[in-house]
Amino acid sequence: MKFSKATDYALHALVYMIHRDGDTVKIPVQDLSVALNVSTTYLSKVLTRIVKANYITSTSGAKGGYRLQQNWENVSVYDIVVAIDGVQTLFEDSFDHGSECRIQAAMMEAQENLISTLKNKKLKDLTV
Amino acid sequence: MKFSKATDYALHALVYMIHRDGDTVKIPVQDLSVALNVSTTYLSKVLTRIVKANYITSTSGAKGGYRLQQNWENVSVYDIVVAIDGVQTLFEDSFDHGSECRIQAAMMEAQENLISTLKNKKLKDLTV
DNA sequence: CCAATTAAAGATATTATAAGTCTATTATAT
DNA sequence: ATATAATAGACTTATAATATCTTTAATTGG
Repeated sequence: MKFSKATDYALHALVYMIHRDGDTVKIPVQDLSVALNVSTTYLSKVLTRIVKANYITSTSGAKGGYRLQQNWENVSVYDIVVAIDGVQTLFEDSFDHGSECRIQAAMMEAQENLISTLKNKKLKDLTV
Repeated sequence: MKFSKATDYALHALVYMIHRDGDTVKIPVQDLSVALNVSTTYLSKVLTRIVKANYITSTSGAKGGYRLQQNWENVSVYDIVVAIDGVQTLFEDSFDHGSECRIQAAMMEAQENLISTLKNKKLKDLTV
């Protein structure tokens, strides 16, 4: 019952990018790793997933780096969680009691609540 | 971002006990482990934590077993989660950005929502 | 008291996953 | 060409969850 550190890193990296006008300027992972005090290799591995999910773009080579997509304001915290950890299930029932299992139903309901809370949190809300 | 299997086992064991009038009858772990198809040793290890948290009682020896406390109807799913896994934090910020960190604040809010949902789910709701 | 039964405790093993490193490769600007 | 920067893949390390095994303590009934 925990989010990954990788998600934490990603969110902090994104917020840092936003503060540095990362939608118009490319920011190399080097800068981010200094700011967050996380190794460049690991952080770049994390950010690659955000690139794959299309919330940022990357350009290799000199003067390269990561840049926020134009629509970043609408990206939710949940989007980032999914980009990093995949679609997570908070609760996986070890038993197969079918759809009428009330334990499973209760946990699913809690899970849906959590997800909708995280969907309503946009990156923009993290920076204002 | 997951609950433990142990919590799942505990919830299923409790629901089984409720269905078997476990507040008046003692049920040995042997019965539970057959019903859930989980090893007796592991299940008893899990249930011991529920005993320590005082939601069930146990008596050793012949004719012993586990029995629900009288107030079982008011025990919440969250109580069981805490009894098994301890007070969990869904999100532990790797950084020390202080209380004004909006990422942390957002995650905490989501976490509080989740917890209150689980506090509102009582064992009774799982059995009706 | 004795034998059978049952939970608890402690040590240990197993597995799974996250976290992190290292090296090589590919892409880009000057 | 050279320096810079992201990506990919193999690999290691760390950590926690899951599970087993064995011993000990408690309880019942004869």
